Amino acid sequence: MPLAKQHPLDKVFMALADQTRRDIVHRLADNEYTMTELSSGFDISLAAVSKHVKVLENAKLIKRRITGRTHHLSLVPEQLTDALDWISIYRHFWQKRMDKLTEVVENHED
Amino acid sequence: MPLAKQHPLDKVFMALADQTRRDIVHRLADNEYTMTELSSGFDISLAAVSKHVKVLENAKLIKRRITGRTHHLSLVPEQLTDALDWISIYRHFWQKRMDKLTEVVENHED
DNA sequence: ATAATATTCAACCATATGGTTGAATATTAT
DNA sequence: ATAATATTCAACCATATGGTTGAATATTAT
Repeated sequence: MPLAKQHPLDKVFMALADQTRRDIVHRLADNEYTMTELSSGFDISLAAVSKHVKVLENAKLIKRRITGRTHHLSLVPEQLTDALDWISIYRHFWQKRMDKLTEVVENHED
Repeated sequence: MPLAKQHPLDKVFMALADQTRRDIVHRLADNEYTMTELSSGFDISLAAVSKHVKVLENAKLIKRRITGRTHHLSLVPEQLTDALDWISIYRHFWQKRMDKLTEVVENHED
């Protein structure tokens, strides 16, 4: 019954698990955009983009600066770092695996 | 209507967006486990663990080796690498941000 | 004041998710 | 042959997701 998804990584990974939202992150890496600007280039409704933005905002991947009636969206790096850190823990593991694989390949070449 | 979630990263990030599944990945980083072994230590049913395993397997994060009636699960590194790579694209962006922040802090210290 | 613009809200829909329990299937042990 | 063990399957449930459309709200321009 996850009404309140506890761990921040739940929200971050969930937010990244959608192509449209990854595209939004990608766009915001270069520039700030308003809602209307952002939604142009997606073939879904503005309301749908608005929902995606809310998901990203809730995951703290982006933030919103409101000036009058327009909302300016920008990327926030911290949570991406946390996601990267989580995955990185397993780098050691898979590096070991890769080394083994390389070894096998090299032995095969002899 | 995502019956077929196209991009592999959709599945990978979705798979990682759940604490139980991240725990499974964590456990499998050390060791191979069977279903029964894995499910001990989680307070959900074996069937539920089985479903989580299927999600991870479908995302190609783990693989299953069947010997007789027991299934041995193990971690597969490649997709984790892909996820890491995707996030890493934005490292440059946030590093720039971090540098700016550091600058501000240093100026403040003067 | 009125109109246009930017955005959210609400209601709705179809499908997915994460859990349960009990039955089914396959393999192994006695 | 029978029983035990390992795992999946099926049906079910409550809630979440990702989309829609039309109305509402707030701000800005005329």
